[in-house]
This record gives sequence, structure tokens and C-alpha cells, in this order.
Amino acid sequence: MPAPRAITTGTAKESPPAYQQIKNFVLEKIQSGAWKEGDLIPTELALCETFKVSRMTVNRALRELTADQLLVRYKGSGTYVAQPKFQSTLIEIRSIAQDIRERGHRHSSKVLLLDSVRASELQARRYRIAPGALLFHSVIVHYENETAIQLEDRLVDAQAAPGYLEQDWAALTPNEYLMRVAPLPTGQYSIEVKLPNREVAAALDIAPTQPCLVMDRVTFSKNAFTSNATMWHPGNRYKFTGRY
Amino acid sequence: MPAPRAITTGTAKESPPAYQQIKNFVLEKIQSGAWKEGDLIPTELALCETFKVSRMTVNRALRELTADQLLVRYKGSGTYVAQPKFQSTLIEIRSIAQDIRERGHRHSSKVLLLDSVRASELQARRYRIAPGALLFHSVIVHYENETAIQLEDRLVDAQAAPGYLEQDWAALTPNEYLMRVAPLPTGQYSIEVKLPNREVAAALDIAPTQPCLVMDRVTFSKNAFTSNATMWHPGNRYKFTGRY
DNA sequence: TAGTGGTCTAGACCACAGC
DNA sequence: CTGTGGTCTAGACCACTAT
Repeated sequence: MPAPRAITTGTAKESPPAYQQIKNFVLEKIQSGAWKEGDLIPTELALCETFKVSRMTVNRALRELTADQLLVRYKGSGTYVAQPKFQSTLIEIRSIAQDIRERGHRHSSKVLLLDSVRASELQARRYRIAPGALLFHSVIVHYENETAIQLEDRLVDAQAAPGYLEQDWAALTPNEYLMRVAPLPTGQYSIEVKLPNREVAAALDIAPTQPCLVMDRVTFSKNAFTSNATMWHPGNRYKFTGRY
Repeated sequence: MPAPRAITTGTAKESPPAYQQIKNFVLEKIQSGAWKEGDLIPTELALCETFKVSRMTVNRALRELTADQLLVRYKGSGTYVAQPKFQSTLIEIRSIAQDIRERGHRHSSKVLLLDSVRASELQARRYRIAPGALLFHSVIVHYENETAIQLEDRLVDAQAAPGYLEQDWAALTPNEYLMRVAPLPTGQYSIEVKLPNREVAAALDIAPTQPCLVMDRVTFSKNAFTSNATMWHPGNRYKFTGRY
């Protein structure tokens, strides 16, 4: 491919920027199987010649593909096609309220409980806080139209969100509120199947024999515990879905 | 080069590259709340002065933060702190075999069924293929040590993976095989709770009353249907976990 | 030593936004 | 119009790898 870039030549219409064309070129090679996992691909200087661009432009293209985990690069050695990610699925769990609204339905919620507690020994270890530290506790049911689809049982660190008990949960979900007071969260999650206890079943208006999809999430902001949410979804009327 | 950058001054030890220091600076401003959602942040030229670096260096820092969805940028206008992503959780579901091995356990599998079928009208619509197209069908149980933890019921497009029926599934999982013949997959998934039918329950060695965590995934490569996998996990001995 | 990628500079031209 | 970000250049020095 002599490839005279054909990029801004003549009076041709707009074309993607050069770095994008190089990205597309590499993507096509990988997708077509011409370059396979582990293969050494052309050097930056070689691609500079091929595309008639400067090294910074090639570098940007390859760097972005590396950030996307499609390539791996080694100083002094070269650029290689990365190990495929074994069809790992990236799932995005969004705010329940946002999710419902995007389906064109109405979100509402009911606060079942709102108080404060002291951290137990077990909680202190799990959340990396001091035993006896003040925690706020909320239990809220979320409705899609008139149907309960999530019971959100949440513990919040009082220092991270001092105003937690005074919020208006009709206007803002705990999720949305916490994103404001504790940005850039990190943490862990699990998704599993559980049977609801009597209170959960009653709040969600399901039989105690109805298994639930339960997501548990512990979040930290600035390396300090922020919140632990346990979200119960009736298995007969809720599933996680998405694209990747 | 006048500009002694203040960054690598003196005989100080290694310091992160300039673009990373700028990223850290911006991250700290956001995390501390000094810059809030929607705020206009300093221009590239202003940051060039502050950090005594060239514009390309500042541009790289801000561009990467924009790719991470922490900033939004508008030509002619400026750079703003992005809307927070409402604690949306990115979940990575990996290859079952890889998952098991990383826990330090032994993965094995048993092929229960391997044959070919013709696409029904319903499948043809869902997969965007011709009715009657040739599909391969496999049912495989995956074991962690000696315990069944996943039943993988999979349909594969015969054109996308012609050699599917001849693979050695002890050496390579279908997932791993498909990543090689159909790279860069896209698609949809769902995660839900279901009761197993008699065959699934028997294969997983669970009671028919034991609810399962079921992940369904349809994948396309090069815009053509590749595979539809339905993965059943006993709810009493499996959960999805991860970090973000 | 020669070749690779990692980073950085000091300019440049462009499209677009707001005045 | 000025100021913003989007892209690009033609160099440069460095750390690292392979030989």
C-alpha cells in the first residue's frame, strides 16, 4: 500500500484526521486477521513513511490503541497485537432512576427507613473505618411506574456525607447525591442470587420464595469509605442488560 | 530552551512525566471539589504557563482526561468538568476458565452435546441471519475443581467458525476459540435469575428449585453474527464479582 | 551500537464560539 | 474580531532492547 494519504488532497470532502485513519488501518488489520495476537506490527517510523505524517501523529494513534488494550508496546522492542480479552464483557450498571427514565417510564421512590448507627467490628474491618464510627442508614424502594423494582439498603459514612439525613430523596437519589459529595469513586461489587427476608419481600411486594438479583457495592472516594449499597431486584421482573 | 520546567529541577529523583503531573493536578481539583461539575477550567495556554510546558503536553493531559469522561471540551468555548456518571458500575465478566485459574483452582469441562442445527425464524431475526442458516450448537459444563459452576449453552454461526465442531474443548474454551476466529466482538448481554429446566439442573447437579444466575450474550464480529451463549450458574455457589 | 518507543518543544493552520 | 480547542510538523533527548 503506497498510500498517499488521500487525506486533504484536492477538493475532496472532509476526511477523518490522520491519526484516526491510522487507527482504522490498524483496527482493520486486526479485525481481518491479517495481524494476529502477539504479532509485531510496523514501527512508528515505518508508519510515518506509509502515511506521510510526522511521528507524533503515528504515536498518538498507537498510544490510543494501546490505551484500548488492542496493542502492547515495549520500549526498545516494538509494538505488538495484544492478547485478546477473552470476550470479557464490560457491563455498565447505571443509576436506577436514570435507567427508568431512559425507558420512558416514571421513577418514584419511598423512604422506608432513615437513621444513624454505629459501625460494628465487622463493618469497621470491611469498610476500613474505626469501630463505633457514625454511619447513616437508609432503606428506599424504587418504583418503575407503580411497580417496585429495587430495594436499596445503604450505609453511608457520616463524615463523607454529613448532610445525608437532610436530603430530599424525591428530588435526588442517594446515588446522585453521593456522586456530588464524593466524586471519582472506586470500589468492589458483587452480583448474586438471594432469597429476600420477610421485610425485603414485603417492601418489594413479592413472595418470600421469589429469588432476587442482588447487587452489593462498596465505594471509596479519596481512599476513604463512602458507602455500601445492597440493591435487591425481584428476579421475576428485573434484569441487567446492556451493550458492549 | 529557557524553561527549566520546575519539574525535574535539581538532582531530584525521577518524577512522573509532565502530562501526568497535569492530569494529577486536574484530578486533585475535581476530587477535592475545588472544581465542580460544569465548571470551566483553565485554558490550555493558561496551563502551559502554569506548568511551563508546551501546548501539546497540556493538550495530551486534557485529551486523556476527556477520553476518561472526566472533562468535556468544546471548540471555541473551553474545557469543563463533566457530568458525573452517577456511580455507574463497569463490570468485567471474564472467561470462566481464566477466572477459575486466577483463583488458583483447577478448571475442567465436559461436552454434553455438539451438533448442528438450522436457524429458526425467531433465531434468524434475533441474530440477523437467514432462516435455515447453519448453526453449530454446543452444551458444555465447566467445573471449578470438581464442582460444576457453569453450563454454557452456545449457538455459533457456521460461517464465522467453520472448524467449531472439530475443536478440542479440553485445551481451549469456546470463548477462547471464538476470540481467535472472530476478534473485536460487539454485542448485547443480559443478566437475570431463572429456574433451571430438568436437563440444566441435572448437568449442574442442583435441585430444579435452585435459582440460577443466567448470563445471555449475543456477539457480532465485523457486523456479522458470531455466537449466542447462555451461561447458567448455580445461585448457591456462584456470583459475579469485581472492582472498578 | 543501532533501533525502538516515551516524551517534549515551539511553532503552525484550522474550525468554531462568543462578542 | 479574539480566544478556544483540534490537529499536525520536524525536529529533539532519553531509556530501554537487541545484537
